[in-house]
Amino acid sequence: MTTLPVLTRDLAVCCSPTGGGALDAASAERLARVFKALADPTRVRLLSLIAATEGGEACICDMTEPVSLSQPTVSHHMRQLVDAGLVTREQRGKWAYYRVVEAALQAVSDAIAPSKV
Amino acid sequence: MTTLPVLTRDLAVCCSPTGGGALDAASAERLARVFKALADPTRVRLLSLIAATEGGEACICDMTEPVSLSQPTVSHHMRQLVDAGLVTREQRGKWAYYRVVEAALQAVSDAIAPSKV
DNA sequence: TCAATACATTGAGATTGGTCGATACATCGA
DNA sequence: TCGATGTATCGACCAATCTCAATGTATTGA
Repeated sequence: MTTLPVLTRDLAVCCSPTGGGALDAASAERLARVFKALADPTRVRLLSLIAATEGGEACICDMTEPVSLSQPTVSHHMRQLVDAGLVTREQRGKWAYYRVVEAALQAVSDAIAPSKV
Repeated sequence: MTTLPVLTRDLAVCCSPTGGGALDAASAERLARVFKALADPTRVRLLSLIAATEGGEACICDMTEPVSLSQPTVSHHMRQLVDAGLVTREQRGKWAYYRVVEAALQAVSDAIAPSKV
């Protein structure tokens, strides 16, 4: 069988524009863009931090200390995650609250391994 | 065996406040390393190509044309995938056959979106 | 042994990416 | 309105990455 990363949701299209079930260039590009957002240990930690925070959301000020990086750097990383669609940003007063987009993570997960249905 | 960083219980909204359920630096580093291998559209396509190939394996010569890149470049990308543990390499005669490590993909998938319990 | 084939490695050039200090913007409290 | 606080953006620097041409290594067949 060797089913493979056939992608799901809006992360990639299904089936084969190019022969045989392999991904076309555009789909690979979209998938890689998300992986790129996850390809930095700091961002992985930030994502994990948010998810592990009570309430499921965190602001920049909550995250600079745990990762031991400057505020601009953390802000930069969060932007990457937002642009990739992995987290959402909500401004409330002076604070910007970030929240993990579970559906996005699920979509990536499904893209990597055949959905276990 | 060379299993991958399995930390399947994280990234989920689990129990404790910041510090309890979040990933430590080492785990994040290992995870990010695998994501980095997936963070290039060419490598995503190569991975997909192998998986979509009859028999589940492919050699370099089978892959240069589909991705329209030079042989050294494809070889370089395959090395990245091997180093990340996502594919295996087996030399048979003049050819090097690459094969997807399903368990590795599954581990990554689980790390992103842990199977709901 | 020689030539051809299949890959890997090296070195170079151009691009991208992570980081921080400085600074700009926005919000809140006084 | 003014100062303090939380974030975002800018500019710059260094490191990592992608790509290819050239070259090296190993295997096959004649």
